[in-house]
Amino acid sequence: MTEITNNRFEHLLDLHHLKKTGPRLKVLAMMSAKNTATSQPDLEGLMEDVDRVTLYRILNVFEEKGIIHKIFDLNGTANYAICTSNCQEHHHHDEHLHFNCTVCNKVYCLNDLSLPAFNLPPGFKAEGFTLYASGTCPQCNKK
Amino acid sequence: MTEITNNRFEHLLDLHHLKKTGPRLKVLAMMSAKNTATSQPDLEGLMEDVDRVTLYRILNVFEEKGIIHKIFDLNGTANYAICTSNCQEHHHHDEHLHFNCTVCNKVYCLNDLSLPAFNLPPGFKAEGFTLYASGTCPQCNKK
DNA sequence: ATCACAAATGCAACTATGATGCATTTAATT
DNA sequence: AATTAAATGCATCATAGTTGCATTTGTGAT
Ligand SMILES: [Mn+2]
Ligand SMILES: [Mn+2]
Ligand SMILES: [Zn+2]
Ligand SMILES: [Zn+2]
Repeated sequence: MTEITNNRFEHLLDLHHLKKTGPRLKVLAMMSAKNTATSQPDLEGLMEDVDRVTLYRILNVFEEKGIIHKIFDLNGTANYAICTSNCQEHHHHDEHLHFNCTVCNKVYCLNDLSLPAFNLPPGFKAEGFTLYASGTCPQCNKK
Repeated sequence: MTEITNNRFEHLLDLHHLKKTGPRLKVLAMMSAKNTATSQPDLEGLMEDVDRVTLYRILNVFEEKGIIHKIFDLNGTANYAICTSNCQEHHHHDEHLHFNCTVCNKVYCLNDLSLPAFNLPPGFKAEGFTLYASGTCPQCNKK
């Protein structure tokens, strides 16, 4: 991780009036080092020295602020990824495809894929969408 | 619940070589009595006299057999609904829209809504899809 | 630099969901 | 009615997530 990257995270915390602390920067570093979402259990393993409760609180506040978004995988496990759409406090719009590999269980945020339009039955008013797909990912297809 | 409905459930269990037991028929009765999915906690409440573990095992075997499918709501809580597409053992295709109301938290299976087509990035091979939408449901919009 | 204080962390305890092993009961078949 | 595999119940455990409270720390003002 570069200086610049680290500064970017510090700036991000500043923006949201959050104190720049070790645990928070580490969460951002861990998550941004991967091209897939990170599961809560994995994250807990990576944050060895940090208390479990602290991690939960960091994840909650990051989600509230629109820094990260939560995705439940096929097993119902919480996964987290940094938001690329410019989400706001209490107003996410991560309306991209989430691909869950049935082999390695990784969750991919396919941000570039635009969701096709569709209509809801009368009476329903939609605010947010997510398209989930499951199958095998490029890595697992190679082998 | 009518005789005929009850017979339908008994037939369903027969089809999948499952014994026709009280707890199983009750789960089917409870779930089919509603026009929305049923959360595990709600179901546990409704099945007062039945052991928690038995309920989990019933839900698991029903899902395996393709009798019901599982939907995680916005809070990560498991919800269950009877399959209307003719799903097979270990081969579901409940590829419809799941609408999660942010007010009452109900999960609606909008079976009739066909999913629009879309393409995946190269390397990904999809097997199943689900479109999730969140917002306010007809009931909650009236009030 | 020091101070003051709100914010963040750590620790203990607790709740809820879900799984597993094993003894007991029961549905289905003979 | 007897047999047996399947299903249930009970005890126990594991993991995810929450809450209250004491302690520490980042930050902004002196
Ligand atoms: Mn995403
Ligand atoms: Mn459904
Ligand atoms: Zn994979
Ligand atoms: Zn509603």
